[in-house]
Amino acid sequence: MELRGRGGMTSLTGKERPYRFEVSASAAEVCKRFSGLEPGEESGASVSVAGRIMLSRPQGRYVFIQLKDSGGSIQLFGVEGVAKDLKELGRLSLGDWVGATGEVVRTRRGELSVKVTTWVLLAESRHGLGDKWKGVSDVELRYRRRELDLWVNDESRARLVARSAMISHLRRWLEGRGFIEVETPILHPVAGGASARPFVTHHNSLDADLYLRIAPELYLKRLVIGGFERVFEIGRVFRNEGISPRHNPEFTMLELYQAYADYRDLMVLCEQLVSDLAREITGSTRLVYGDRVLDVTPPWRRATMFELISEHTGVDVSVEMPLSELRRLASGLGVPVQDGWGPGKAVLEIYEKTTEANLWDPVLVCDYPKEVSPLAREHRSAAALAERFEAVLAGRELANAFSELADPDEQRARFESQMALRAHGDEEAMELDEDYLRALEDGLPPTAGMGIGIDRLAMLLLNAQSIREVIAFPTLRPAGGSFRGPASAGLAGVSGDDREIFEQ
RNA sequence: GCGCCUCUAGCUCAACUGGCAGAGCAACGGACUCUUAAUCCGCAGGUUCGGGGUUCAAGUCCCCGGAGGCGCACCA
Repeated sequence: MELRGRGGMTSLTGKERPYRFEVSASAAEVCKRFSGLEPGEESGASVSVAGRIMLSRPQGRYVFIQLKDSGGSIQLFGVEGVAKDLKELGRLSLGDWVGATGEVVRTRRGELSVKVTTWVLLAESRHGLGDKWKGVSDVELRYRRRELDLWVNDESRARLVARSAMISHLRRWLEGRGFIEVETPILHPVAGGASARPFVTHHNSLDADLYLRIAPELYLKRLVIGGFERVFEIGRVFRNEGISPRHNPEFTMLELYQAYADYRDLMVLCEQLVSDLAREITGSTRLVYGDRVLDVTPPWRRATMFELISEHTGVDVSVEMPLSELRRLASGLGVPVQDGWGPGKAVLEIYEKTTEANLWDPVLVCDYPKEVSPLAREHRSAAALAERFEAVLAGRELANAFSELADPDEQRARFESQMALRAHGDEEAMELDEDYLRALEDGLPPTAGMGIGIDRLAMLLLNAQSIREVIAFPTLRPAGGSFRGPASAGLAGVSGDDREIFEQ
């Protein structure tokens, strides 16, 4: 991108870049503390503020600058004879960072201001901030140069601030209920805990391929086996799949595990967690999402997958049906059933294609087929089902939870049938994890676990239609020229240890 | 991965059925003693996403490629 010429403009070139600036008050604090000041009145109090210049109006012997910091805006008021280097102050550019000290006054026209005595240029903006009225609205520019977007579009900044508050509350909420936060590996020798295709990476010294985790699930349950009765992790997981307004290849997942509990306990926990966060972040449990209202006030409806399919299609299905019968019903509903699918997968497919997207109000969809739930415990009253539920809000899955399968022999058998699916070309089927089986042999108490997509939750609470709006730097295709991958960085032909020389 | 749509100055956008690529803001030079998207005068700014084709003539029509948005598929 072309650099903006600075011409005769006040510049840092040839000057010493400041190492620090002592800020005595934020813009918001100044506004609050001096709100009672009358037009033309001078407070007698001196403050130092700092921020970015959003607007500048040099006018003869006066200079008016709108300075924005992380929480608000304040005007700098430069007056000839009072402000140091007034001419230079007026030549600062939109986007420059400046620190200024002076008396808090309200101008005759009523604008609360810092009447500058001294000031210092903290950093200069070589590219500017876009259109001063319309800012930057090009979606691609907003994501590729998010730092610019954050200055120019207040909603973008507000969303990320709210996301941070949401996660902060979430931590406190869980900690208040006896959960402790843990961190488990992101580099996995076996990508387990979910059905998804992983990213592959390589460790040079070990000369081993490793996977970026698709879920922290198995390690978290090993911590339960290790005696951590209530654990959670909030962390990034990676799935090598398509990108859409609801999918980012790396996303943030909450997983929690509670010993001595079953999936019914988590139903209560889930609806309380989401409704409490909604109240905390938006002030209400009646969310506005798009042009509709989503009422997350507990209790949420509980219904089995089979009841919901029946409601939405008028067709009664069951996992006990012969596969041929299920195929016939599925094709009647326009749902193709692939070879190699069992009845459970067929039922799940019918549910997902005909029913899930039509569920608006929160529903806890209960009792998934065991066949498609390889880590969930068999239902206590139906052998073909698992004690599993998903929380569906606004037609999308928000949470997935189950009573955990603790029997190592049963788990081995489930892994083996997954491996059989893999052998038949299902790349998302799970791999057998011997370390996990070995851990189960040391004894997992009755435990229930749940995963919640944090980005999806943020979308619901912050009324975002695209997942990218709640992620600071969403994954984009590398733009020509500005991206340097390993191959183009000149390291492609450099092997093993030699590479360290270049990367240090 | 497939389908539809979009891409013009730093930013936001114009340019009729193909007929000299423009404006506002930003930037640059200047004026201005309380501004609020200040105002005024002046100046400059382009590989119209890239490549090829049709045509006397292409921002505009056709083909190939790139990036983005939306939908589908996959998933959370």
